Parts: sequence; structure tokens; C-alpha cells
Amino acid sequence: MAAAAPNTRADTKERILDAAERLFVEKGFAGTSLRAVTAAAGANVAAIHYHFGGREQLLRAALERRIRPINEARLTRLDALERAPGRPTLESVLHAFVDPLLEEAAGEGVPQLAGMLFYEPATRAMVPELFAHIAARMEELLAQALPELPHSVIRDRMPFIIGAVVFQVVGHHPLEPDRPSAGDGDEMIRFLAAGMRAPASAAERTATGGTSS
Amino acid sequence: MAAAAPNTRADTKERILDAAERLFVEKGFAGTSLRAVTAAAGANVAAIHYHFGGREQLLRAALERRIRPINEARLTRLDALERAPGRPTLESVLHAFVDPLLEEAAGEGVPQLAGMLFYEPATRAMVPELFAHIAARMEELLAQALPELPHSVIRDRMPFIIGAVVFQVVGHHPLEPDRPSAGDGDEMIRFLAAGMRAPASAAERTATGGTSS
DNA sequence: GTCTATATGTTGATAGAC
DNA sequence: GTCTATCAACATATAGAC
Repeated sequence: MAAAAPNTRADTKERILDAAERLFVEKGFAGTSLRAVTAAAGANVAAIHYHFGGREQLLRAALERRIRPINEARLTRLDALERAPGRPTLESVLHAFVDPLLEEAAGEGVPQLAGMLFYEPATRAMVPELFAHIAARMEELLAQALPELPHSVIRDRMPFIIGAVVFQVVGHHPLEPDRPSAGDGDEMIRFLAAGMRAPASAAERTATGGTSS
Repeated sequence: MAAAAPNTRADTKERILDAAERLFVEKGFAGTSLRAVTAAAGANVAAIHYHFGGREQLLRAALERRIRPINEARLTRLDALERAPGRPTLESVLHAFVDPLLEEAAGEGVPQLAGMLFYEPATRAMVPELFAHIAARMEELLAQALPELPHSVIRDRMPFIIGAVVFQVVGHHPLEPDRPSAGDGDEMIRFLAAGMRAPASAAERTATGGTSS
């Protein structure tokens, strides 16, 4: 056990991950050279290949380190909602999806890494693998929370939720670039819940029912 | 080996822009080498330096070619709303912002370039310059359309709008990666309008009026 | 305006000392 | 496990022929 001093030299592997995470977010994957990572981590290129096997696998390791606890927390909350009696409220489903990300974002780490997944060209292809099971579970619970809304409409609106959440974590306010961005999750939930409760258009209502109504 | 386009050989400058646009979206800025651009455009590296001056300026030119007409259309519609008598409707303001982007997205071009602006590390810093005047105008009109909502709440909710719109254009549905993405703008307007109409929290209502108080 | 040829630096990856 | 040394491939940019 090493001492818990704040400036203690963590494991080389850990230091590399910390530096890589920060640089991947700041410069993107293609814009981050192994040398830039090692310079920031106080290591050398060979150490990266020893611990991870290459630059692509380093990206993967950095992504999974952040995303796994977020998704595990989401699943825990979604499980609780499914086991609870009666229909879940719309707000509780949205909180189960949004809060774990925002809590991680409030931590010491580099939260943008989780949102980067959706936009970085090198990681977009990993979205289904790392995220689709969460989206499927959420879609099902949203359908329970909004029984009067056709399933197809719920599915069509989910990208609006994801887009707003990811932008909140990754981006900055276009008028105030200095703002710390990730603010109160309750404000976002209020917005998203009202949007999801918008009645479906006449065309959507008649097209496909989706549920057994 | 083969010439780029046997059919209609556009200007070299234009062919370079077309190829650069596609590759910047596909691989990002740092991931797109000049050689990849020239190979796709049927030209050579020297031509890029002759026409644009370098890789960074090529990115700028490609971005402005797509973004300028979108923003001009937005300003035209926002002007019309301001000149019209009475308060604008919330939906009309949202349409003024969303429709020009979606119409461009429906065209032959590579619409993702406009949304890439917000996420690509090499272009994030250009957001205020290319976008802040639109956001400020829209914020003002949103305040007119929603007079009962504190200005600070409108400002806080704008990133939700932008995030949803950008994600719609750039991204894909997380459960259906093959879906053509940019669908019906009306469905998105319905969602965003309902979200904007959500009442402010009690804390927000008492905190700041936003107006001249 | 468009090409070839070239100058000069950086990249990811590996081999081998310790 | 961590380092130095090294390599082949690729990068941006420019000079100069036509």
C-alpha cells in the first residue's frame, strides 16, 4: 500500500491512463500521439506498449475505465425501477439514465470522455457495444412510464434525450464558453420530461401503435 | 490511378473541398492527412497549399462553405420574426433555428460538418465566432415567445436545444446505427417546444427575474 | 494552375539493456 | 517493469519544372 499523499506517484499504468484520458478529450484520438501521453505521464512509449499493447487499446482501456461504472450505476437503478411495483414515473427513468453520468462528471475525472464516445470518429463504432443495452432497457422503461405514447415515438425521441445529455457533459454553453457546463441535473430532467410528454402527432398516433392497445 | 470523376470534372479547388469535407467528418481533423484528401480528390498536396495555404485553412474553408448558408438562412428567418407584429410563437423560433440545418442535411452535401463544429477538438474554439450571434438572437426571441419564463432559465435550457439538434444531424440512433438519422423536423420541434414550456422550478422563479429588476 | 521531387520532422512499434 | 536506441512509414510544407 502506498501512502495516500496527493502527489504520490501512482502506478505507471494508472498515470498513463490519466494522461491519455485528458489528452484524448482535449485533442481527440488521432490528435494524441503516444509521445504526448508519455510526456504528460512521465513515462515512455515502450511502457504503453507493455501495459496496453498499442494506442488503440490504450483508448479502449481509458474509455472503459470511465464508462463501466457509469453504466453499472445505470443498470442498478433501472433494475430497481423494474422490480418496484407499479409503473415507474418518467422522471425516475430519466434520473436513472442521467444522474450516474452527471455524478461522474462532478467528480475529479475527465467526464467528457464518456460523451466523446458518441462523436470521436475513432470511437463512434463502439457505441452499440458499450451503450445499446442501456438504451434498450431505458426505452422499455420509458414505454412503461408513457403508456399512451406509441413505442415508435418513444424510440424516435430518445436521440433528443441522449443528445441533450451528451452535449451537457461534453460541450459548453455557446454564449458562455467558460461556464462549468454540468449544472443541475434537475433542470435537465424537467426539460426532458416535458419534451417526452409532448403528445404524438396525428400521423404518429395512427401509424403504429407499438403497444397492445 | 484512375482520374477522380470521369463525368464532370469540377474545379480542382471544389473537388478538394468536397473530399476534405467527407474525410473530416469521417476521420476527424487530426485523422485526415492532406495525402488522403488529395488521393480522394484526384489532386496533389501542392494544390492544397496553392488554393488554401495549408491543412488548417482547408478545414476553415470547408466549414465556412457549409455553415455560412445555414446561418444566413437562420438570420433571415429570425429577422422576419422580429419584424412581424406581436410576439413570435415558440414553434416559429425553433423552426427558424432548426429548419435551415435540416434542409442542408437533406441535401447532397455532408451535413455532419456543421454539427462537427461543436465536438471536433480542432474546431470547438471556433464555435463562438461562427455561432454566438445566432444563439444570442435566438435567445432573445425565445424570451419574447416565453414571457413568463425567467431569462436565466431560457439561457440554461438552450444547450438542451442545441445538443438535441446537433446530435440529430451528426449522430445516429444508438439502437439503429443504419438509420438515416435526420428525420422529420416537426417531431423534434414538438419535443423541444414542450421542453421549453416546462415551468421553471420554484428556486429558479424566485432567484433571478432576468429582466430589468 | 497543376504537377514531381524533395527537405525535414514526427509517428507507432519493437529490440534489447538493466 | 521501465528505460534508451532505433526503424520504417508517414506527415506537412516547399521548390521548381511545365
